[in-house]
This record gives sequence, C-alpha cells and structure tokens, in this order.
Amino acid sequence: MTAQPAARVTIKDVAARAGVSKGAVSLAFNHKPGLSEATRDRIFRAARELGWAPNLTARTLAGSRVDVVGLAICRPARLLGLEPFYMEFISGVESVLTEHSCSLLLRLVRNVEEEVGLQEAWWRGRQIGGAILVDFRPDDPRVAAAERLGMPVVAVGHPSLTGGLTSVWTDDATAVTEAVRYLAALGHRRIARVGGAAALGHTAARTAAFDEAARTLELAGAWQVTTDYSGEAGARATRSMLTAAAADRPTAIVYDNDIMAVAGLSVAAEMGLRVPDDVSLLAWDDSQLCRLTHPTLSAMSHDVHGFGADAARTLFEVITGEGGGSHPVPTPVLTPRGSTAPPRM
Amino acid sequence: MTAQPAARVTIKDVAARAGVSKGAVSLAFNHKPGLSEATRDRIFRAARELGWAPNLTARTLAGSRVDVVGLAICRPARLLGLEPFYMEFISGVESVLTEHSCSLLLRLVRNVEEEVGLQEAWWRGRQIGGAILVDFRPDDPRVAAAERLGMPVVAVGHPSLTGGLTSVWTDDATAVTEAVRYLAALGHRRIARVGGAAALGHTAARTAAFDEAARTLELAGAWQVTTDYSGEAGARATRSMLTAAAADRPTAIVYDNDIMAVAGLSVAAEMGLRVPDDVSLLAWDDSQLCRLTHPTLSAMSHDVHGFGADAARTLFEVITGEGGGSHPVPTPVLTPRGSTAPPRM
DNA sequence: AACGTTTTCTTAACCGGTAAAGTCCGTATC
DNA sequence: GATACGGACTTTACCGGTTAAGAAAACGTT
Repeated sequence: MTAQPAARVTIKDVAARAGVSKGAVSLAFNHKPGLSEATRDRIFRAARELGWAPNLTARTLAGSRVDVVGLAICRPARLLGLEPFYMEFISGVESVLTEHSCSLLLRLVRNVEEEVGLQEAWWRGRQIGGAILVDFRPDDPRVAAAERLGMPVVAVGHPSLTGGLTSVWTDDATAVTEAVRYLAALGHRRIARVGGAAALGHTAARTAAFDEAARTLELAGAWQVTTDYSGEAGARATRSMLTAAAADRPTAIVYDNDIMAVAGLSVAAEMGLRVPDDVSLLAWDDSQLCRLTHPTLSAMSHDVHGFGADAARTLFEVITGEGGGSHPVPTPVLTPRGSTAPPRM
Repeated sequence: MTAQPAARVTIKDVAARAGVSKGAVSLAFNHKPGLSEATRDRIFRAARELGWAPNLTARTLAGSRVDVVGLAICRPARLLGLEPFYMEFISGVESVLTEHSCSLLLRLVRNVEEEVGLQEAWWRGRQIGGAILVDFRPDDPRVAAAERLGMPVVAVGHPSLTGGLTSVWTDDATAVTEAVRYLAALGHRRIARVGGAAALGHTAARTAAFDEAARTLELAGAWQVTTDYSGEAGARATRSMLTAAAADRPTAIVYDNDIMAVAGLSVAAEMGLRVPDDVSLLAWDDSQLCRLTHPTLSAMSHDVHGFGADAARTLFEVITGEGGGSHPVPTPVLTPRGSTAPPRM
C-alpha cells in the first residue's frame, strides 16, 4: 500500500507563505501564546489559501495527542450484521468522538487472544490514544493486557469482570430480576429465558440473577438456555420450549436480545400459538425492531446509543486523567407492549 | 488527549540489543535483502524479547504505506443501528482488510459536505491510504474531491453516479425489473414499491426501473413512494397503501430494505390482512431477518457481506495501481419464501 | 542612556521510523 | 599485487510536525 504521488502542502509551505518559521505556524495552530494577533492572522490566511491542515500522523509522532480510539468486536461477522446493538452502540460512541474530532478505528476479531494482540499493536504503534473494550468474559486477558500496557481504556462490563479497569456497565442482575418479577406478577409461574453467548460475562450474570429470582419467587418451572444470539438459535430454543409437554411448557419467555425475541414470535405464530394469550414474550435491548412486529414486543428497554456515548465520554476522562471512575448506566427499564399479558390456561 | 507516560520500546532499543544499527532492524522487518541470516535472527530475537513492533505512525510518516482505509457513513445515527445492511457491509470490508492487516477508520457524518471535508482531512493528514465511498447521489461532490486529491477510492454506486471513479455496484435496475416481473407473473397488476431515501442515486435508479417495468408490463396500478428507510416510515407507507380504496389497493408491495418489509408485514397483520393471500410482500437485501418472520419474507437476496469484501478488494487494486476497473457485483436474486403468492381476489 | 522585562519569533533537536548513499571487508580477476 | 566487485552493514538525510531553549525587538523604569 504505497502513497500516491500527490503534491501535499506542508507546514513549511504555509510558513514560507506567511513569512514566518514553521515553529510559528505550529504555535498558531495549537492556539498557544507567543504570537501577535497580526502574525496569527497572516498564518491562518496563508493556511487557508493553501488549503493546509496539520498532518495528524506527524503530529502524533511528535508526541502530542492521538485522535483515534480503538474498538475491536469479537463476534462472528454474520451475526454482527443483524445485531442492532453494536451499530447503535457505535453510533453512540461516534456521537461523542465527533465532538472531540476523534475517529474510531474498528476491527472485527475472531477471539480474545487476537484482540489482545491487536490492541497491543495499535497502542504500541501509536495508532490509538485509547480503546473501548466490550464483551467481557470471566478472567478476561484484556484486563491484564491493558494494565501492563498502561493504555487508557474503558471496559464495558460489570466491575466483577473488568478488574481494576475503569468500566461502564448495565445492572443486568437488577434488570433480569425486574423482568422475572414482572412476569410473575402477571401470574406466570413457568418462565423461561433464552440467553446469549454462554462465554460472555454478562450472560453468566443474567443467568445467575434469573436463577436467584426464580428461587426467591418460588417459580418451579424456571428454565433457561444459552445460545449464540442469532435469530436461528432463538427460534430453535423457542421451538424446543414450546413443544415441551403442556405441564412443562413455559407461559412466558425472556430473550437476551431482540432478534431472538422476533424469532420467538415467529415460532409461536408458526405453531399456532397466540401471543400474548398462549405465551408471553419479553425482548431485551429494545431496538426499533420491537415496535415493528405484530404484536409489538414488550422489552427491557435500554438506551444503547446513550450507553455508547457514555462509554466514549468515560474513555476521554480516562485519557485526560480526570478520575473517570466506573459507573453504571441506567438500568434497562421495562417497556410493556403487546407481547406480554397474564397467562390464559 | 495526551499520551500516557509509558516506556515504549523503539527501534533503537532493538538495534542496541541486537548490536546493530536501526537501519539494519528496519531492513530485517521489511524483509529487504542486505542482511545475513544470522543477523536477521538476532534482530528478530531481540525484538521478540523486547516485545517490539514497528510504530505504524512513524512508518507512515516516513513515507511508505498507510494501513488504514476510511469509511464515512451518512445516515441519521438512529437509523443506522437498525439497518442490517451497513454492519454486514462493514463486516465484509473487514474480512478483506484483515488479510492485509489493514484497519478501518469509521466515521458517521451528517451530510456529504462534512464527508468531503473529513475525507480530505484524513487524506491530507495521511490518516488513510484510501477510502470507500458509499451512498452516492446525483452530482455527488465526492467525485470531484477524490479526483482533485488524487486519493485512491472505490465508489460503491452505479458508474452513472460515480463519474470517473473506480466503482463497484449492484445492477439495481435489473433487480427491480426482475422483482416486478415476478410479481406480475404471479398475476399481480397493482404493484407498489416502498423506496428508500429519495436523495440517493440508487433509489432514483430503482424508481426509474420500476416505472419502466410497470410501463412495459402495462401495469395500471403501479404506485411508489420514497421514505427514509426506517421501519416507521415503511409502516406508514404500507398503511396508507393498504387503506386505499379497494380498487386502488396494491396486491403486492416491494420494499427497498428488509426492515421496512418487516414493518409492512406487521401492518398487514394489524389490519387483519393475510400475507400472502391478501397482499404479497417482497423485501430487499435479505438479511437473516427475512427468515425470522412469519410468514418468512420473500426477498431480492443480496450478498451484502460479499459486496463489502468486493469493495475492499477493489480498493486495494486501486491503491496498488493494478487497474482495479469498475465492475458490478452479482445482481440480487429473487428468493421466494412465504410472503409472495398469486393474488386472491 | 543603560538596563531588566516582556513579547514575539527563530533555531534546532526530537518523535520513530525509511531509504539512499556510503563504508568496510573478503574475494575473485587479470 | 593492485583493482574491481559484491555482500553486510552503517550513516545520514529526510517525513511533517512539536517544543524547549535562544535571540531579537519592543517596552517600561530609573
């Protein structure tokens, strides 16, 4: 990948045109003191006339800032396309980065080890000024790696998973508990959950919280499985739940994302079951999708865009060294729509 | 955004450890001739022991390659989250970039002018070695900008929109024609289309092709509208079509993406219309979503992942100067599923 | 008028690499 | 035995900025 032979204008050209040294141009463009208003104006005029903008690569090398943050996502590419979560998260991140005229370096990776290597290469190579780490799993190697490198990062995940890293997280346990309580309050006793990827830390947290809630509420028929977050997996799981013997068949199912909930809805329809009369469905994340189905999907609603923005903001705090303590974002709130109702035996 | 005070290993440290000059280290790491096997080994060992990797920023500045390609997307952030298209496209792009250990610099922008400015800043600042341009509109300013800058780009869009730029495109006209022919062959005469954003070039192309097909097939009841690609807009458009007087009401609707088709399905259900008996629906792009609904959605199926990969591959060809001519990717093919059938009057 | 201060700007070193030109040395050539 | 040559490195000059230290001009003071 070689550079094109294009006559690029550099700081030297601007300096020559303004009749000053390149040091002066640098001062002007970084709004540092030591220049008269007149010279400053002359420099900016010259730069404008030449269409010059500082070369960020050189600027980075010279040791000041790095205007890029890294984000590596580790999920099968095919699934990513469909998961509204990430794109919405990214758009939230972007909205904050843009304010700081900062860009996002994105990369899809196959596994955590690859991500560790990538982040290290990015950091060592001064490609990024910090990173957002997502999808934590127990004993995640990225915690140690980030600390070893001294790289500013914000971890998106519960503190129990992210070690000493500054983190931003949703209170999954509370949200799951609320979801189960809601369904139980409607009168459901046999409640099932179609979870996400078992390897992920927050899936484990939700699974534990679900168990706990079922025990507290003395729900005999609680039942949960984990999947890969795909619609197909969601459909499969739902199908196997709904074809169980009538005495075991759940009357309400909670999903770990909205894609699987949509798939569940379709399975119910295909089996001739009415939602919510025969079975209630409760989605998670609540993208626009939940309002597009019929019936509309009740969901644990979550401002994913805001979540991303919050993560980015926190990263900036870490980078500038202003505390940037860990904190939770608002817990997903229950948004009842058309897919949940009391069970009709 | 200042750098962290971390003791970073540089080429000098490696050189010292291996007992050679930094020039030698550079030669070794770029696999250039002029070093004995023994020295080469010593250098690599030293680098491994110190955990050194070349600083890409410095490497870029020194004038060789840039291992980053830019992609700016111009759609309201909220919509992006839901559109499976982009994430899937990106994952395709990534799959090729990864092979070249190249990263993607992503940015969401508000309008084309902002994008032009951004791409120019990226290019001038040596942040990127090339760019992928998407969502062309008539008289797109990016064509001139890219040519003026001499920046390697691949334009995703029909050559009639992308001027002299190397481009990769789908044959929308043919696909639309096929879609309309198919519905007409099933016996539909009143066919409607819910299009995407009017400002986009390919929307115009599809609109024209739809008109043309309707004329050729002498369909009196052809009817189309444009939207913003959102599910809400799709629902609104569908609702207004399906509430038309019976004599005008379309018996088949083609959508410009799958989100709107899903929304359309839900509107039909809400109005008590059976799909496909009362109305046939045909989606576009065909993400996993189309297989998750009930009935499943027939779609003009399109390998978006492959499309992205193709765009990235073409960009590399442009960068290395190997021709890299414009070419179409496979035309979307009709994938009939459960949402299309002959009309039942 | 001489002198200390500021203000304003220049110089030069440096960031961490690359690449062209230069040096040194062993060996084949005549 | 002087000369030419090629292999193995080293030197050195960039790339395009930043920044600390230095210098010159402007200014206020006594």
